[in-house]
Amino acid sequence: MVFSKLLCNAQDGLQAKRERRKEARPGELLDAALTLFVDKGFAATRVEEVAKLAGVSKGTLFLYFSSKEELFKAVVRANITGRFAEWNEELENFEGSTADMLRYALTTWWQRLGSTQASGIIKLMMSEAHNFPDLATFYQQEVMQPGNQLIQRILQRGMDRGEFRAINMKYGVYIVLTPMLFLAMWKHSMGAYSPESTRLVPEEYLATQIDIILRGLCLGDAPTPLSST
Amino acid sequence: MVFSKLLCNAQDGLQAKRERRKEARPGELLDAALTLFVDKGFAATRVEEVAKLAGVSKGTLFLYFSSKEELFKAVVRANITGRFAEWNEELENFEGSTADMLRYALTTWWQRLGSTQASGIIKLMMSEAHNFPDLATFYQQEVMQPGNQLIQRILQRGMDRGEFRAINMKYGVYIVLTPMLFLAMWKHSMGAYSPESTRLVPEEYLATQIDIILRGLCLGDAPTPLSST
DNA sequence: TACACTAATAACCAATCAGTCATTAATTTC
DNA sequence: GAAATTAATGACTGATTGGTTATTAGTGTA
Repeated sequence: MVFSKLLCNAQDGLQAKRERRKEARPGELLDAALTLFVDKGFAATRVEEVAKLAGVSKGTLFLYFSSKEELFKAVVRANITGRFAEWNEELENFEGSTADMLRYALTTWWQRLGSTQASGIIKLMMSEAHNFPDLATFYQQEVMQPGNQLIQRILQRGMDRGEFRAINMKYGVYIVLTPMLFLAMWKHSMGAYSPESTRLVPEEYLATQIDIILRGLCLGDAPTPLSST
Repeated sequence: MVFSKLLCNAQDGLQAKRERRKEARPGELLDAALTLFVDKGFAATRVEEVAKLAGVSKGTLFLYFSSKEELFKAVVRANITGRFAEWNEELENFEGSTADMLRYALTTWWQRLGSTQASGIIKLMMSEAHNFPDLATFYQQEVMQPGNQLIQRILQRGMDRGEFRAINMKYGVYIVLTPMLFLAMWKHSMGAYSPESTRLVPEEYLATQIDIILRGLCLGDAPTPLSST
């Protein structure tokens, strides 16, 4: 089609010739996919849109990723998996109270993942897990499992050092996990539709949650619940 | 088509004639839609499946609901809105400590909504809010707003009676809201893919969360956080 | 029994979209 | 600078599905 070529040139002002950039394509496609998946969800995102946003044709996308689902997996790998190594090590060398360690873990989680587009992936997985079981399994292995271990290590340290009271480890992990996942979900869903009076500021929300969690976990004279029916 | 009619009769053993039941159809369609939307999500649910599950043809569905989106709205209206009146009143008359009141509110929430199909709607709204802004606004007004007020009333009572320490009301509401929404989400998403060792039992999860929350909220000698960097 | 009314049907339409493949053209090699 | 290589394209396919409509058949009435 001569016309589309002309049109394209007209839009771009110049150039727009077929560039061969084997190295750069995957990364650009991944970025485009992340943006669109986060914005529209997995099912609602059209492969062709992703290609277009990355500046290539749909055919080119399938040259680099064998299917839409593989594309999604690659997005998860690029944006979440692999951050754990660094993070793990960082916490391994942490010196200071475990309360501070937990604060540090949660605030850095927010800075590095929660506040970025990556949190959209978390929301996405929660939304689409049921419809894409193999994606869910993949995510479970690549993200949830290492994440769980990381949290568990913090809690264990707290108990070992006599800073935290003994708690059931399984549900202890959920105590920490819950506000993180909630925040990621909320931010990308109902959060945008809250009226001003109830609109949450992520940093303040997290601070409140951390405060409650630490009051609940730390040793010391726990306030006696007024009843325990 | 004579053949399809015969086939149909053969399957049903008998009957399967065109029944005219103008009154019953909407309710049956709503039930079917709830089931399928919760199971497969909004986009992945086929209108024809809903019709089939309700025992009518696709054309009949569009006789009662003008579009798939209207059908979804109707499902939300039928299943969540309107439960608040009863609940509100119940808590209005609650006698006992506010800690017990909070426990009661959360456990009855689980029994009446969380453990039923209705929790699927919550998950659904979180999943689809971004793609259906007017549904999100609707949900915000009809569900989130009354829900917030209900929680707020409990917290206020606790503070008024000197049972809870003074906290910022906005984030206080989120403290209670977070585990509820998390549970509804988790149950319908990644929860199904957790390995046995980390699989959550809803009642135990809730109990743990309530315990942490109450330790954090109640007055008394709060454990001094080991640091507050 | 005949007629009017309308609930219900199912074939049909138009649009959508993941994935394919024959063709084109940028780049490298000799 | 010609041939070989392969990155990139975009028209096409086949399957799917939301929504429409002409037709069919229950149901109530006289």
